[in-house]
Amino acid sequence: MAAKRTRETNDTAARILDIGERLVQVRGFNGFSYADVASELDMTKAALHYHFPGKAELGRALIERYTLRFTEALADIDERIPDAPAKLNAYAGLYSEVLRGHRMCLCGMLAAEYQTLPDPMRDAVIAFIDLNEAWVEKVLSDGQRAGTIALGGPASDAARLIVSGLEGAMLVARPYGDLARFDTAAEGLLAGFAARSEA
Amino acid sequence: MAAKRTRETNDTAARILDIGERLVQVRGFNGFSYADVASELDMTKAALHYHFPGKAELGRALIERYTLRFTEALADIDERIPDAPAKLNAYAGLYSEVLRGHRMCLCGMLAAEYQTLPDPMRDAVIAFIDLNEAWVEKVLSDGQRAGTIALGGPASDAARLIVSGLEGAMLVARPYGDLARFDTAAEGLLAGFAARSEA
DNA sequence: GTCTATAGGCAGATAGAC
DNA sequence: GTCTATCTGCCTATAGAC
Repeated sequence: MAAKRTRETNDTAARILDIGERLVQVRGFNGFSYADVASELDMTKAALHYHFPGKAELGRALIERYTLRFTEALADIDERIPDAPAKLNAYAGLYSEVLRGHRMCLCGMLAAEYQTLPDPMRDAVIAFIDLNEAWVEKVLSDGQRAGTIALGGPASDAARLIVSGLEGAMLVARPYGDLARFDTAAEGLLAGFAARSEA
Repeated sequence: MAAKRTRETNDTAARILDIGERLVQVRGFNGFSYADVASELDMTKAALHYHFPGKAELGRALIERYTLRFTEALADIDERIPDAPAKLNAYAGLYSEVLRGHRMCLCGMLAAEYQTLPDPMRDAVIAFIDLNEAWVEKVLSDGQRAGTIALGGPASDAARLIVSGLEGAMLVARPYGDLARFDTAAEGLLAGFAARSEA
């Protein structure tokens, strides 16, 4: 069953999602078509419709898989790293990796296109942001208790500032094709929450 | 001539730009069409092509007018407000006003769609961001000399953090339709640069 | 599961009358 | 300046054969 699951994961549906994900992150949901995906897979558009009946369903599946993968990455950080400031650095590192692939955060891109998205996709975008803010908020609260994080207000406000700040740093860095732009902004953003003993 | 200019300003080309601007800020450059603009003006698509030969030219004109208006707003802030922290608050207020109209910053939206834009539009987007960063950097430098701004690094890095932070705060606040989300994030972002005597 | 074929619509754009 | 008419091409999507 584990083997079966692995095989399925590498199957057509997953390959469609891989390509669709990249296209949305690079060109936006309104900037790619079934034809783009099909040509990369050397398949016809009709075959895609067998796996995902319409673009809206493909879009929703894209966000759900992305959210799942992000959730796993956050759990991995929680496992490996005890220190709150280091957790935040690792969190920013997730964004930096995405940018290294010349991609925008999937849900940051979709946030821009929000008004044109079908409802199921809208809900999934909101869920992704909520998830991120909740995780960062917990890291900040824990860090505050441990004395490694210093906050001047509610942890929820700080979490929102961090999430939106990282999204904005990606948004602006990408046109310049300049990774250092993102890294410097992320550093400056997170520095504001380090207790004095931290670097 | 002043009268003539005023009349021209309210003429068809300007009305096309008004509608196009709103459509790009709400739906994105890839999320609207000539047909959308034409129907709002009760005109035909063909008439639009008389004023702007193609969508790329319309897009470029959109950014250039937006940049010009922003430049004037920055000059106005410089005239009215001497204090650096107050200037930054007024700057954030410009973004807040845009968001109040349920719009994204024009160039923030276009930054997301950057990879799909024609070259002339790309250049204009970069010019807009450069302009903003340069203005904020000067405000920060002046404030630092006056003792009202405290920086832990280069003013240029801080300026980039502020511009991208405000863009990100807009990007994330819009799906929630929550103005307070933006205002709180902007406040938190700018608080990091106030000298201790400031609120 | 993937194909061919095609429907039906909308995109950006042009020609030419008025 | 604005219109009607039209072109070409791409879009999402479906039917039905294999």
